[in-house]
Amino acid sequence: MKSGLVTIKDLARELKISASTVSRALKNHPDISEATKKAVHELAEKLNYQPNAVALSLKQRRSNTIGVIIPEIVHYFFSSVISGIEDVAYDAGYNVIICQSNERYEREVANAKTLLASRVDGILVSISKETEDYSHFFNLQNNNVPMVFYDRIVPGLEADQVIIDDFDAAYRVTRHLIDSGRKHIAHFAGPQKLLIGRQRKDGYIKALKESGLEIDESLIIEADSFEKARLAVMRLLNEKRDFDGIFAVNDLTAIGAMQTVQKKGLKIPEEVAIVGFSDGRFSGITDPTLTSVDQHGYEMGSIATQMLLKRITAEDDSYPAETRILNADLIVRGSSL
Amino acid sequence: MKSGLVTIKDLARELKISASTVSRALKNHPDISEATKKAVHELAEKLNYQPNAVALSLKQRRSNTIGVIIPEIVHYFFSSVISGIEDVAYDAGYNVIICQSNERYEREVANAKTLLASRVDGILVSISKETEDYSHFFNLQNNNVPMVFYDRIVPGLEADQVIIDDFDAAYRVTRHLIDSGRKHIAHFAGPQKLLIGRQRKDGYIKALKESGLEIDESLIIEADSFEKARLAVMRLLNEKRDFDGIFAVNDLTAIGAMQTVQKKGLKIPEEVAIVGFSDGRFSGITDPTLTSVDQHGYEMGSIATQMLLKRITAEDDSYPAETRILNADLIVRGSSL
DNA sequence: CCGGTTTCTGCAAACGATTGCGGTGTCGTT
DNA sequence: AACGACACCGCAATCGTTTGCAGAAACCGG
Repeated sequence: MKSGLVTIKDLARELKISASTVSRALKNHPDISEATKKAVHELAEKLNYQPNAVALSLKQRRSNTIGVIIPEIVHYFFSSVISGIEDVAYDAGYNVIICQSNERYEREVANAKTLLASRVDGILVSISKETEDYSHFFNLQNNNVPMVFYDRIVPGLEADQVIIDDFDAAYRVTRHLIDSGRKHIAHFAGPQKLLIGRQRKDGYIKALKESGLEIDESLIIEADSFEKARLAVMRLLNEKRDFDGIFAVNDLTAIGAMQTVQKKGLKIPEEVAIVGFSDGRFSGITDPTLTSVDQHGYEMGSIATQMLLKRITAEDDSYPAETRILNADLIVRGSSL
Repeated sequence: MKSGLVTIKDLARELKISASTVSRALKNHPDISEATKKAVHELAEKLNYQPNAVALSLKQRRSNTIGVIIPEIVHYFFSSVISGIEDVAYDAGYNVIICQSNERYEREVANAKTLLASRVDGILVSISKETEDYSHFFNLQNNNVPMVFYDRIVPGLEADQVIIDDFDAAYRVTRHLIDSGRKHIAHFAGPQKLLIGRQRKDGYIKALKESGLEIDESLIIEADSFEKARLAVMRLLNEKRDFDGIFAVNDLTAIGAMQTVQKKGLKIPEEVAIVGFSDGRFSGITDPTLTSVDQHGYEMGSIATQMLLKRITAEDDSYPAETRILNADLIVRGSSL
């Protein structure tokens, strides 16, 4: 801000009264006479006075700003989370500072630091794929910064969190495949060091076990991208492995699998059923349309923000950490009918 | 911020020296003895001192923060713009406050107001679809807030801006189709009340005219969604119209067209070539892959931010407004080979 | 006419950090 | 012995706003 913006002192000088009077007049304090109030309000209007939020933040020791640490904005899921965050924050009169970790640990640490320096009133976090050391979050916690983790949480950190029930969703996906008659279901899994990756795999395994199907470890392949899915499918086919279903850890992976399967002349869903995860913009436009799991990103963002605001505004914010587990909806489409 | 965070005064008290000395010691001012510096740095480290950015902002009258007004985050294009903004800002040590107008005028005005109150050092804006009154931007300009408009600009406002050349891109798309031998090219157009809708159509028309091809008005159909594209293709086929190419105003429309064309047994690209616009995540995953126009959202965001930072840091920021017109790249893929 | 309200306004400190200026103490030099 | 140079540090003001407290003026009742 160059300067030039009119301050309370400018109003005071102009009206030949004190800054304190102007301040009180602006907020209609009963101590101030109607005449003064009127004069102040009129001048403020005329000079287009805008209270300096920075000064206010300093004085009140709260910034009316919340910080967000997000792995990568350019994902349908994460951008819808942001959208939910922003909407709730806006309604509550809070600003939102976005920090993107780009899935990098170093940058996440830097983000935590700048948000602390900015004295945000609270922070929403989803950790990066790289992160294994959590001391920057413990540090924030020690400084009593209200924090809510969404989607990707820190194991062993006592903090508010909102996640979806990945285990259950994966379980339901797999049951759905089993119920429709598939017996050899492959799982294209995410990184097992991320909780989410493990839970989805575990849900898959539970469903198989429950149905008395054998767990074929060689049908569980770590593949979480379009390209890796293509390779994985190729390998399965080359090895002449028997499979009639694929549960992929995300939609892009599912689509990669889908195309390769089709290219090899197999029919979807007749010969191979395919299910993705985290229903994005893609699922409706593939051919056939893709069965997937709606992660409700917007809802997650808005709930996380509500939880954060609750903790920020609580007189006593030492109440126990809350965990909200959202239901992920299985959306059955053409690829698994 | 509840409190608890250690301040320079805490350090001073602990070491029984003055706050000024601590401040200078922290930034290695030559006036301070090595012994004192060491003591201060060590205590700061130990107590995990973090400078209060709010106090600094007030003192320096600059917040090291830039504001962003964006129509809707949940779009591949806009989220990649944000990503570009965030990356450049991060490297320059700036924070980013995101405000979403949700395509609503009222909210955009409120956004402008809070960003002004927050005393951001500059603002990046893409206007909402609703906005027709621009006084909130003129207001910002009167207050000397550096501003850069990206993608959706304000006509008649002398300000920095970065846009892409829609007309030229559409022209090149159409030329590409013509050069590959198509003679009856349909255009699935966007709403003609939006500038980009008109420009894309005009580019299409120019290319046709230039090549001596006739303009068949009945091949220009207002269709800018997946579903509308399906209907449009159906209609063309039912009417047994002759067409060997489709230029769609965006990718989703192109994909809708693609699927319908394929479903009717026509080969892509042999019998019908298809081109989309604003290369999103989709284009690489369709089958065949979709020729499209890369709008370079990330680049637009990063360039806009660079322009903004330039104006913010300029000693004299009264240099004339700049307009950067980015080339949109035609990415030729399988659907038009 | 005096004491006591009531009504309105201003002083000054505070939030956390920076910085010009002045002050103190220790040397060395002549 | 005296004086200047130098190294080191603190005072106080400042950024814009809020707020407890005190003070001034006006009014009322007796």
